[in-house]
Amino acid sequence: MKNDLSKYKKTAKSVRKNQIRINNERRILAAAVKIFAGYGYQGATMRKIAEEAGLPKANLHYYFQTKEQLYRQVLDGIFKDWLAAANTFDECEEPVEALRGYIETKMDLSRKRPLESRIWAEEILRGAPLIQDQLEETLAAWLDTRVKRITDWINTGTIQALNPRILMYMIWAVTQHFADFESQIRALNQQQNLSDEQFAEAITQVVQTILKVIGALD
Amino acid sequence: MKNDLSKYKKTAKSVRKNQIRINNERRILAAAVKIFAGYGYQGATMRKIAEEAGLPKANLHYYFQTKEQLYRQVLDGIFKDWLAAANTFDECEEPVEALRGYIETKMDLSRKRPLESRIWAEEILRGAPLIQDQLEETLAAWLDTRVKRITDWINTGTIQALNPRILMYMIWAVTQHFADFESQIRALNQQQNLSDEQFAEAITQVVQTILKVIGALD
DNA sequence: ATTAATCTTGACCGTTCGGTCAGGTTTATT
DNA sequence: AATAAACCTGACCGAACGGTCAAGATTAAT
Repeated sequence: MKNDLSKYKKTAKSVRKNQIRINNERRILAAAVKIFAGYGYQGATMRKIAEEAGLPKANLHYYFQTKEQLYRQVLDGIFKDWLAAANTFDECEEPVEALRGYIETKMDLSRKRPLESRIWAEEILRGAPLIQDQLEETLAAWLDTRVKRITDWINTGTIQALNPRILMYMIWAVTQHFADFESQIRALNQQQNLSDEQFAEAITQVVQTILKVIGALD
Repeated sequence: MKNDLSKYKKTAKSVRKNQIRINNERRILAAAVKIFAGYGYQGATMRKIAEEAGLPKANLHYYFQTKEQLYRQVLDGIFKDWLAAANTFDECEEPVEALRGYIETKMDLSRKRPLESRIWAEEILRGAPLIQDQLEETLAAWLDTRVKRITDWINTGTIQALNPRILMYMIWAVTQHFADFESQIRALNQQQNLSDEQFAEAITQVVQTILKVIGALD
């Protein structure tokens, strides 16, 4: 029942990678996320990542040839998550529910996976040297499509007129702020991270703010 | 006419530092801002800063003993700018003009001094290792005072009820986004930085958004 | 004019970095 | 059981890092 490719020696590995490889790559990637988020690309060292993963440094280079390649794979994973979250924007026809759903998803992501958000932020901060192509192609295309949807809403009078791009920038800025500036928010909150209740209140207020500016709550 | 301190040998230098020192410190600090913003703390090297300043590396260590001390002085300068801008919040009694003025000042700062904003952002991203004390003391005190003002506005019915802290977080997030994520915005704007007109539109829309959520435009 | 203070700089140092590699071990295939 | 493929890792390498220093040049004070 195996497919024709079975005549090739490496098929079993290509289709279903060796479990050892799967496990170790996952361990290394998880450790890399922690270290890259905590120290930045330059501040992160292969030695620290190896320690976090519980593996000798040379072993990292067996699975990922260079530090940059490891970093690229981390970024790829983050970009996929980003796009997956982004698609919640399309799940609803109505602007109110589309925006509410998108904002809630982005806020959830900031709450549950702040490390990834911080790696992304640092990459952009440094001028996006490695992901500029993805920004200019995939992300720009995604944004264009959503800008068209918002423009339609404006033209049909469903929401108030405003610049759709700036609207999206504001949503990104605010939602990601809760991950990227977590240490500042903590310092301003009696050295405590936001509680679940405080974070829920933040979600509500961000949603309210965006819904008000599109004139949906008048 | 010189004051009594003239009897001390070093007075002239203490009061009015040697012009050579003033000039070189300024040159080095300006170069440091560029390099720290472009590469991050770890990615910045004393050699790069020296090249940017047009001085030999050893000369940097004559004026600033260590890389960390140089970085600290850069951060201090940024914090002072930040506080100066922050005080525009108090220039108006009315919430509408106070918030509008504050947002416009912060947006201006993002437009004219994006490098400083990015250095600040990276420091927070890394967990604010060097400025945590300032955040917990100076910044927290500043925020507490403004939260009280906003709370008064709410209690007197001047503005709608909302969480004042989250309001400030949103303002910081959005205004600083235009500096910190400049490279992302450029990639989404046909590889062009926002024009003056586009940036002016952004200011207007951000102001509108905040004024709407406090119920000032109903 | 002399002295003291400040400033300048090439050469150098110990450490740590990303990355390599040979040779051994384990796992999969036949 | 034998062979091959995949995996593991201590030891090592050249480069680049932050920082030092001695000795000379310039500027300021008397």
